[in-house]
Amino acid sequence: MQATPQISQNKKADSCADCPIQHRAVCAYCEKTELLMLEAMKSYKTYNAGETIIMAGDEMEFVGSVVTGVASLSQTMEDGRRQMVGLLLPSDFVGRPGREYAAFDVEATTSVTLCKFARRPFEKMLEQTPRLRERMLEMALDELDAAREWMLLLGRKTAREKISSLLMIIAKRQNTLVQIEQASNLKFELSLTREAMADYLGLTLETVSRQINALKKDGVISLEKKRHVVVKDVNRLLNETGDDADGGYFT
Amino acid sequence: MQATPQISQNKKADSCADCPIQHRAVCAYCEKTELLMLEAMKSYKTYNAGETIIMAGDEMEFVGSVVTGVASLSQTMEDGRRQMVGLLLPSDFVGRPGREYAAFDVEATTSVTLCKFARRPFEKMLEQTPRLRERMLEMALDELDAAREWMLLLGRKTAREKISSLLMIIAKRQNTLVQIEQASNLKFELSLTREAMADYLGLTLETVSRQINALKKDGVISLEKKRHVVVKDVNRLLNETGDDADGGYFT
DNA sequence: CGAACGGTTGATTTGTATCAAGAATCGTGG
DNA sequence: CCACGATTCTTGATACAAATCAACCGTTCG
Repeated sequence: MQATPQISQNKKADSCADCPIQHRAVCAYCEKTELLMLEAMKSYKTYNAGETIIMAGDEMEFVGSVVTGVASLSQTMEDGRRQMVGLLLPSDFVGRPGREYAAFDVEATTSVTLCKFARRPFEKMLEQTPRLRERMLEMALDELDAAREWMLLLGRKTAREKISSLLMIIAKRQNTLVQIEQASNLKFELSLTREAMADYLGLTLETVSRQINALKKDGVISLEKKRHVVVKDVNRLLNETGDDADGGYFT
Repeated sequence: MQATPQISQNKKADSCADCPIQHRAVCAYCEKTELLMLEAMKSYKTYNAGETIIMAGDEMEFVGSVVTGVASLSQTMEDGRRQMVGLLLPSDFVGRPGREYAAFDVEATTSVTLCKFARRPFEKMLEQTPRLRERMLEMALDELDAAREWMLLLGRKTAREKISSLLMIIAKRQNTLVQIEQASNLKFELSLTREAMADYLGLTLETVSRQINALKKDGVISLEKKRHVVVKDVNRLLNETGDDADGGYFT
């Protein structure tokens, strides 16, 4: 939680043509001329793991897209109880256009590179660019669906189901569908600490630890290096999530 | 859960000019000519309390707005565990444009009147009408915020805090801000059963009953007729929610 | 009237939090 | 490269909030 040794880096932006998230980010539907406008107003910044990107209540000077890394969106109560309300992966959007003050904390979970746009110019362009708004709407609706899935998890799932669901979600996002469906041996890097998982799942970190080790003991997963998970049997893990059939994981 | 005696009613639509939700619904920003197009494709339907409006997995033939009444959006697990993921009040939108099959159950909590649009024509108009898309985006972002607030509630709040939060939310929506801020005696109709509240809050109905009666015993609220709540001291209730200061209730 | 529904209340169980200690891992500087 | 302190993670004992199981009450309505 202390000041990190390295300093987060500002960088002149690369061309949108080389952007790794160009097909999934807010700008996905933009035409060349529109991309040129965005290029003129964008800049990259890299944050170190653990660094705070935005604090709730801060004035929102920028919005942007996650280019690489994992960031988290969370809320904290006065007495310190914390709940993560979003996991921001590459191509996810940060910030709400039209909002002056941040409603949630945004933190870099791993090292994170953002493609930032000054808020005002971006808002103005959003007004004038149907393609941008269209993608924005799509993304907002997708996030809303994800949030609602998460509400079921938080409200009704057991600790073991919560952990299993989280593992499936991360596995799904880090591997292609094909790999998941065939593979009976699926590996991935778990870039969250036990505490971050607890904040996401509405549990304590002790419970997270116990449940992960229970899944390991039961042969559903195995661990290499604490944060590196090997799923021995994907269908077994899927059953543990409490979701029916494919639980939408393969849709 | 059985067929209700009365039959839900289809009705030729009223003019948009007389619509009680015209300033808050998806169509809020539409111009006269656009409203005329919507008028041509809309129809009203009234559902009885308890009736299912849409079942998860159904083909979505329509989208629409809640005109009067309260509906709920919820998810059910195979073993019957249920979680409400949205409370639909007048002006709220039902359905996701671009989606063919419903992802959630929609049920009438009270008697509900919907202003329905056939999905395809509506989607087509959405593509061609920036004002409609703009309002849609705003509403989706607002819902996303609400969903994230709810995630904090589900993941981290105690039963008592959950109940208090729900009461505040309903009080806030059924009364004007002015009334809330001044009034030291705030009344409202609680249109949810204990079971529906439990589904919303991620609790059992017994816990809901106990906590409501605890708040009553502690003099925070009093009850007339089980579903009619009188808040004796709004600030007292606000403190019980666990949210800081005004908790965004007055913003 | 009697069944069905919504609500209350009590006794008991249980899953997860809390408190506490220690082990493993990581990063840093000597 | 090793030693250190600091994180991160594990594991155990205990406490507690809410779930579960169960009985009962009041309304409503056919």
